Amino acid sequence: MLLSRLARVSQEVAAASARSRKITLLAELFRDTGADEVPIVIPYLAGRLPQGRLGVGWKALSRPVTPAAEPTLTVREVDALLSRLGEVSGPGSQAERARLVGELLGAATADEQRFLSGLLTGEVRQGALDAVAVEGLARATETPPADVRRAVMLAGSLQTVAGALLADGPAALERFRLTVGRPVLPMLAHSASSVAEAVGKLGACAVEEKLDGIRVQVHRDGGTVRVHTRTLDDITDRLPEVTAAARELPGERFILDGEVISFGEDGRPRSFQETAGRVGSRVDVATAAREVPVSPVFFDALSVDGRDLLDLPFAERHAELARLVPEPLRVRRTAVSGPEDLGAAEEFLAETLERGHEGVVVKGLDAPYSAGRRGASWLKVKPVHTLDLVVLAAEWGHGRRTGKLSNLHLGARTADGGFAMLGKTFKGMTDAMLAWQTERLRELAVDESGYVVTVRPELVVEIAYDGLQRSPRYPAGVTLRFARVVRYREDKRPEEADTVEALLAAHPGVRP
DNA sequence: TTCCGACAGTGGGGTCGCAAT
DNA sequence: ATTGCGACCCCACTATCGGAA
Repeated sequence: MLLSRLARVSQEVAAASARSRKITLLAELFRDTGADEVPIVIPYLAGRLPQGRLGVGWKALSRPVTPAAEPTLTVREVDALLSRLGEVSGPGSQAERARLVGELLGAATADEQRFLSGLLTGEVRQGALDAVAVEGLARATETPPADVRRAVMLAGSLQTVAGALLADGPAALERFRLTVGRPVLPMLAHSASSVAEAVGKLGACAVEEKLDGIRVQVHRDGGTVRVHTRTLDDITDRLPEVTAAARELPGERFILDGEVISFGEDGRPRSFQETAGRVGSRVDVATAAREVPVSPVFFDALSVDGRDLLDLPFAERHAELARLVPEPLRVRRTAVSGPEDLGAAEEFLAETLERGHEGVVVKGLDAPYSAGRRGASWLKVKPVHTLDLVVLAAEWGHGRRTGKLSNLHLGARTADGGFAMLGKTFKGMTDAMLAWQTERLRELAVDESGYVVTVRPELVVEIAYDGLQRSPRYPAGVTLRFARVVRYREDKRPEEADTVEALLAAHPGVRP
């Protein structure tokens, strides 16, 4: 198949607004795809590369290359070249990668270049990624979409399922069962604004502490232990403590879901930055493990001794977990019978925060494990802080925000009467707010020459955030975690905005 | 007919590791 | 030694479509 056909379909998919139309377009293309091209074409149209990431980003693609006049590239040729590109390493590798990228783009037409750039930078923007491609695949192979979806969750990969399905038909899905040693996409949580809201929705539930660390899925098959992240990357080698803990459990074959976190000598959790830095260290793991030891803390069991537990109610899965894992290695939790028992849930949240954790996750007791989905039966509740800050500048948006000032630079007042930038945010704005702020900020602009528009510091905005963290980048030495806009405060003058001093006082645990 | 679940999009900060400077 | 870049960790929120209620 020619790459030009893929690029054209991708453009048509982007132009279609109805999801059903997107699915039809994808299904038509998948029907015309040869069995050996399937593992390439399907991920490409789901916005991903079969090779994973390649070390080629926005920068490497920014140099313009004269496009080819006629489309000649086949998808197999593109795949072969990208595979070679992914294997380049060592000194001189950046130049060699740039050369290969140039070779690829030079053989592509302008339309193909656009498609390839989007693919390599992970910005396909056709309004159809994995989930829509799964629907298209299901239609092309006349397989129930739910069956395909489930197989993808269990395989942890779209292209594996696509290859099997197009080669052997719907019967091939039988092969994708929960298997110890093969990671499955983890279940995710929705947010709730309060424990009352969460308990109101779920009724009888468990309230569990939410640890601010790294999500892990731990597989043990006899003497072999593997540890995977939320995106199913294998991080076993970086976490010897987790491997050791899994080997000591009284079971030979299991899959557990949990969090890895580092506790200080006082028993309190270290900051997310410290835990993440430790888990990110790959070169000298022994030293990193001595300085910042981590512990696994489990909250779910997906498989125990060959039994697939995914479809069991959470209450039963947790009973299995409790049989296998001793209490210190499980997250703290409390059982709540329903809204009439709200006091117990709120007390548990307060205690959890007191112990230095992030918040709680409220979980319905009868829900199955919805692998790969953001199940409505897990609701996280975290405290939210707010500040009144001043807009110092704004950046022009991309994609559907093109032509709108989107990303705000936020400042707090300093002792000398100026403002210190605390970070940026593009979150929380409605389309109406985007339109309004574009107009208002242009009135306040002092420099509109670049992609950052600097403004007079006069507009006050209420910002919600999850906490303060140390920053090497911003002048106050701290930055806001997950800042988002709540509303504009035109009733407030910049002199009434919050100060850096007050912010630091509100977060005594964080120092610049 | 209205409501709501699932998805895609729009980017945020930090840290690590590698290659280039 | 320092800097720039890419990969992954963590993530909030809105708009939209289409099936459920």
